[in-house]
Amino acid sequence: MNERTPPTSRRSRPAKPPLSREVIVAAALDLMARDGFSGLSLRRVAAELDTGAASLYVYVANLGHLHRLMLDAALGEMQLPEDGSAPWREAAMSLLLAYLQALHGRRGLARLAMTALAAGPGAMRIWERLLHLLRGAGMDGRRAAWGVDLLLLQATAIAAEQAGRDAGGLRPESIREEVEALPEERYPLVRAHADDLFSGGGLQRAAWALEVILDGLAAAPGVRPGLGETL
Amino acid sequence: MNERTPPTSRRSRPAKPPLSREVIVAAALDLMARDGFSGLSLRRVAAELDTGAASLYVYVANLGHLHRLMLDAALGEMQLPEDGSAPWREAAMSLLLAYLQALHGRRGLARLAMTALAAGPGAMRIWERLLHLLRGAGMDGRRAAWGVDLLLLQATAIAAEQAGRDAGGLRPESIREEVEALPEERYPLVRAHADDLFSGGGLQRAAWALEVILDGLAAAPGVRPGLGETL
DNA sequence: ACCTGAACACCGTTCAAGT
DNA sequence: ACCTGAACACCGTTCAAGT
Repeated sequence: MNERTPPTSRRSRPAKPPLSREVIVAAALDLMARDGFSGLSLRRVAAELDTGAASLYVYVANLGHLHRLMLDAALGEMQLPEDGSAPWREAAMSLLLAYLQALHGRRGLARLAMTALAAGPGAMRIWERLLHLLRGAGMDGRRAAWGVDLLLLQATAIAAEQAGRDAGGLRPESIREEVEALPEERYPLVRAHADDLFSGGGLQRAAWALEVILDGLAAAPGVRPGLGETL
Repeated sequence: MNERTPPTSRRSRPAKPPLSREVIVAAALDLMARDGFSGLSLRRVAAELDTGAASLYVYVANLGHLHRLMLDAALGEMQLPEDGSAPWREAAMSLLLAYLQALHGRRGLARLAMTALAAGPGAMRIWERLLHLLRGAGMDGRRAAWGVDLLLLQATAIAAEQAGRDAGGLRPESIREEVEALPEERYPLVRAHADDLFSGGGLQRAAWALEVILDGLAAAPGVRPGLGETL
């Protein structure tokens, strides 16, 4: 924290970097990390860069485009777990958990991932890796491709839901109160399972859900029997 | 306002219904059906009711609250499939497909369902029904409760993703073009599976995903080694 | 080619003033 | 208690004018 204050070096921190797509995306990601998804706007990104919102349109088509660029850039920074010799299921789980943690690691990113759709190199290397694992498990092309989509969408939706609850100003207790205000005669099971419905921390629930999906993907056609020696 | 000589029965069609939570929610749902989620705003709902946005705050805490009320009301109108004597899996699938079709049936609803979180009677009767089916299949309380959450979240996410693509002004081809512009050496599997990744209509993909999750839920828990037991 | 200020057409929310 | 107009503090996007 406390370093000897160096003579102000302008070299390490240019006063006003020239605009570029990269600079804009980086500033937008910084802003979102600070103020959340709802604090992100073209005008504020521009202000961060000491310019007006109109200037950004040279590099970015519109807000949605910036969202997609931000998501792909953030995913590109994510570190993929070692591609070791673990069985496909463990490898898939650690990749998915890393993805989940990346979404949780930067404020606003989970919601961005549910809103925007990234198809650039940052997102696609995750697809490539997961596709490799599911094909290696013996699934055919369609099952592997749709499986990757299913797994990543589920991870994204879980992260977004949890982030939305936190950011939405909706206290978790108030949801529970609403459920418990329902007439017990008409909703006996919901009432009886309230504890289970609201139990489980974020990552625990997410890991459970992903395991169930992997169970489903492994269970039906396409899996070579005897691969897992787990049965 | 006009008390003398009513030419027709004003009882059947009041010119300006008095404000109430129900009237506001109905007007909001109508507006969204017409102009989509992005066309929905408190100001426009108020204009629809011949008043100002400030007037709505007597009945609704804020925009997020209105979203939740809208979602619950829309789900409450949804017709659940007959509670016949079908096996639990078929019954669950037809319930989930009905939910999916409800989300697709009203413009903007899918995105609303991913954004808002409904815990009122309209949403809870779906939870109640699904909970009943999964418990009937022999799952314990936690597995059934988390399973319902998983299934409904997946259905919602699929619907929202598809709706978002349509509404976001993002042509599906342009995503594919972006994927196919990636260097083949680094993303060979993504490129090789492009057809599979983009294949399948909305309901087909959704039904496949839900079947996979049901497979996973139906599979005996604990067959996998390691990871699962740390919960 | 890039950047800008100003304008356009919107937002959610609050509040004092009315009834 | 309910309703309202006006105000506040914002938006994304366009465009003519500058460099």
